[in-house]
Amino acid sequence: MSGITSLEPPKRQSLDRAAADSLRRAILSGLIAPGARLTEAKLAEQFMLSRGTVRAALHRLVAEGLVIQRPYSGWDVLTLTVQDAWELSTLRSSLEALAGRLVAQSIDDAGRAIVMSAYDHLAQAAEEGGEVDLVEADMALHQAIVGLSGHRRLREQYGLIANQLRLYIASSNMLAKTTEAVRDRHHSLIAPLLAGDADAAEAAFRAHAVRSGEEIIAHLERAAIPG
Amino acid sequence: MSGITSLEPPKRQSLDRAAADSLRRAILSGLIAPGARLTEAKLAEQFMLSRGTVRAALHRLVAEGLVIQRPYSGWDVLTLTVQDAWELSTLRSSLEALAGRLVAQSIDDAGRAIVMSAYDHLAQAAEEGGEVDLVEADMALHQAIVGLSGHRRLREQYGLIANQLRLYIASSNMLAKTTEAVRDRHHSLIAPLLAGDADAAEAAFRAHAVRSGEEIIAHLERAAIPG
DNA sequence: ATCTCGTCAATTGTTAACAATCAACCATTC
DNA sequence: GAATGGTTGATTGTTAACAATTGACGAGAT
Repeated sequence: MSGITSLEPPKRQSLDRAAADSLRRAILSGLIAPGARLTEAKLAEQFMLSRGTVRAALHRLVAEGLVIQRPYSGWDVLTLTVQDAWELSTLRSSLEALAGRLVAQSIDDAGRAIVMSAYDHLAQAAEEGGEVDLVEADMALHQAIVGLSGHRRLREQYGLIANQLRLYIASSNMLAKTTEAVRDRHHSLIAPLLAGDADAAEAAFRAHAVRSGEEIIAHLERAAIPG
Repeated sequence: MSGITSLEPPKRQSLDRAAADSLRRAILSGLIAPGARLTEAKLAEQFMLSRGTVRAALHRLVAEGLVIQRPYSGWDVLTLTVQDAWELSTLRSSLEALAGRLVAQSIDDAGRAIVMSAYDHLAQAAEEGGEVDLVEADMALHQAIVGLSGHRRLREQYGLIANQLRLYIASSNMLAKTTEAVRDRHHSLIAPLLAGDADAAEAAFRAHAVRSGEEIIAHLERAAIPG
């Protein structure tokens, strides 16, 4: 009985975790809009859970930065201001630069295979997929690289920040410039990574995130002064 | 009725927040040791609160990274491994580098006054204070600088990481090399900041955090192979 | 007309009881 | 003697009822 490699345990997840997952999906997919008010009783009814459990789930999302708690008043889905976008972008830039350096320093063939596979998905999505697929592939590539850093806190922090930025991307429709540009950018991003050049990788990731941030902020400022 | 400048509102804080604050102090001061097991019932009795409220407080500390939740099993105070120390140090380095750059870019006379005041406290603690005072002043200086960045998420993230590192400093007794060295290091740290040299400040903060991290890791590895 | 103040509905904060789960222990079996 | 399986006590997970707080609304005074 030793041949079993990966036998997933049945998902025994606490209900508040499950509720948090469900809510997170709804928020990130845009089903629940930024700024929306969440009330415990309503959610409890929809999830067929008690308020206490829903409350625990909401606390989780507060910790993730997706929901804001206002004492005795309610729970709101995060709405991103220009300041928020700036904060998230600068943080993301620093974290990705660190990840780029770490991964470039330690990458091996297995790591290279993971990066290349994620990049191939991105290239494929750029060819034939829709805009949503491209965004998914984009995020997946970045997540894969950050995951290769072997840095748990970096991975988690990056995930939270990426989610908050995604919240904005989902609510606005700032999707995709030309798909080729996205592909090319990422190609030059992973090149120093695969080559193991730490300094170049760090610089490339920092620049990539900064540029992405500038685009988001520009979009926000354009939206902030509507016609 | 306009002369009132700072009249603190009566502390209307939810009980779970208050409980979390109390627990956090106990953990950071070393009163509760790393690795200690926390049980809801016991804490509820000590705080004279219900388990539900204690539970909410524990969830907060989990979000802060000071406590680990093991489903159906219990709550443990974080114990730092060498891996943890490496993760925290590398993250701290990146965040401080970002803070150094931002503050150097935007510092004004008011900001300079804050930094210099914090540095004076540090220098004074180095002269006459005890080791604990010096650590406090050290952290206060860094917190003050990060606060000047005007970056809420950066400040919060930095605070969490600093707390976790502090947990280690409190539990081990790796306090203070020569106090003069601490003072001198910080002097050369804030010099480019006050001068407004963003590149130099970023580099100085990164180097400072890296060195600090190396010391912690060295200490941990020494302790990991005990006599 | 506007400002003040009390009232009330809606919502979160808190508690205590009940259910599910885990980890250790011990008898039992092979 | 080691592995198995049930039992039990301790602990967390979940629920529903009760308390406290908020914000809006309107009556009444100025």
